[in-house]
Amino acid sequence: MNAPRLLLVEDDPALAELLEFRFRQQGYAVTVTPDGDEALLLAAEEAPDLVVLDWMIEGTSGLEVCRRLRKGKATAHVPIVMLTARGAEDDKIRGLETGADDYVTKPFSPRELIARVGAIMRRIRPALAGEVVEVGDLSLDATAHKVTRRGQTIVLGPTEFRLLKHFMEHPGRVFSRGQLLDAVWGSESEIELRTVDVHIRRLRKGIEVDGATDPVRTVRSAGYALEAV
Amino acid sequence: MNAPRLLLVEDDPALAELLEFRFRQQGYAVTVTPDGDEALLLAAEEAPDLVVLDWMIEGTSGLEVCRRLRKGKATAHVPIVMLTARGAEDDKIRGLETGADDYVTKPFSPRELIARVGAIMRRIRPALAGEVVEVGDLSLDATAHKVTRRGQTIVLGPTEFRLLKHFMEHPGRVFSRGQLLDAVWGSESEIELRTVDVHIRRLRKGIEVDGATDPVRTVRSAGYALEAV
DNA sequence: AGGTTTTGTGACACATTCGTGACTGTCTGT
DNA sequence: ACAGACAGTCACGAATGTGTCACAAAACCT
Repeated sequence: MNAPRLLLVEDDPALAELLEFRFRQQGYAVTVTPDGDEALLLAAEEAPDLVVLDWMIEGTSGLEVCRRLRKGKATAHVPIVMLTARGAEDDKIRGLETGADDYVTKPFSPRELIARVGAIMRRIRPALAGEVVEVGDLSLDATAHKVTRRGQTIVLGPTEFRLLKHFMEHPGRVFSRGQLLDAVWGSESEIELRTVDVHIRRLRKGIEVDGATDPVRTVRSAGYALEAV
Repeated sequence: MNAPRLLLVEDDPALAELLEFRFRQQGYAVTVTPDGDEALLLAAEEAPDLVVLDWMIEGTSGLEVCRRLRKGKATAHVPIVMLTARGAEDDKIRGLETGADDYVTKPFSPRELIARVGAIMRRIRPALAGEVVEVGDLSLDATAHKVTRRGQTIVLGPTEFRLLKHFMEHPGRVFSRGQLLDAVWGSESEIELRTVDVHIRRLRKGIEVDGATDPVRTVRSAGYALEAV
């Protein structure tokens, strides 16, 4: 239950629905909003793995949303794919300058967009494509389902593995117990919040090696975060 | 909680009710008044984060309210969004000169107004969008729940953290003890006013580093403020 | 200066939150 | 059916934070 999360900012309801459907088919967890301002909030709250951003939207313009995403610490490195009207060369240039990673010109086939998104996802977020993520002295290989720390191989249970993976995809960020349940267990799970504590403990115990400090930080009355040590 | 506070000055009851409802939906704490004079009082008392101000209202005119808000020390930099009748170009110009931050022309869709308000709110309170806020030598990262001063990491209790966050979102501004209780503890809390003093002390002690001066200013018989040193 | 109001501070009892070990139930493969 | 791994829950103690008070110190006002 660790689908890549995608935030779709599109104010044409028909197009939004179509794309949402197709992306879900591809295994993405999709959040849709027609509004630029809401997009910024959602991006900060939900920590999506990728943003698909229409240029012409209500509220704050696509350009501005893009710029602000880049400025926000938590969202600075989230890849952005822009959707531009045909021939708006100017937008493309300004978009790429502002930090968009790719653009698709309307009209486009959903298949094309999905392909581009897939490509970027693979390029930018190696863990999702099965390559290796490293945070501090930890290293996680999603395909091989393997974790190493200072060269030592570490074995984790499935839940601990997903938990660590989620942390490593957002290093330094504090997640509430509820957010962790959503991200690691799935959003409809009805699990006791305190259960997260137990798995955190198991994760801590699991990644313990000789004289290394615990990279999992407890933030009292807020949640947990993984520190890059 | 820490909901952004909004003061709505609008004398058309139907519109006022609609907007109040929509803003509440968006998570704002809304206060409504149809009257310009009362608006000035409320602005001083409740320290809203933003004022939505209709141009044609009872009592003191919108223009005058705007001017007085700017003149009032506590309310000088509260962002103001004006609502003007269509085509009253003159009003717009005078409004912006007087210090309004944005204007919306009637008739408008609630969505548009909400989007504008959201944009301004995010500009004013960047921590809401997950950005790092800096004031003087202090730096606060809401996402990572981390505070630094001159490079040194600082650990704060939950309440001190929220208190500092609130101060850093409104640097230089003086808050009464009651306002701080509303903003940091939540508006229904029934806490002793003097308790704020104690937390101010704990915050001061917490952010103390070697030879740096105390950025928390006591304003006798008024409250506290965070100074940008 | 003397009296009054307001703020700083240390102490303390109480609450909340977190870590931890133990327990049960489920599922899998043999 | 059995063993073993794993997940979820609970209860208890430890650690930490919270709100209030009483008194000291400081600021203010005649």
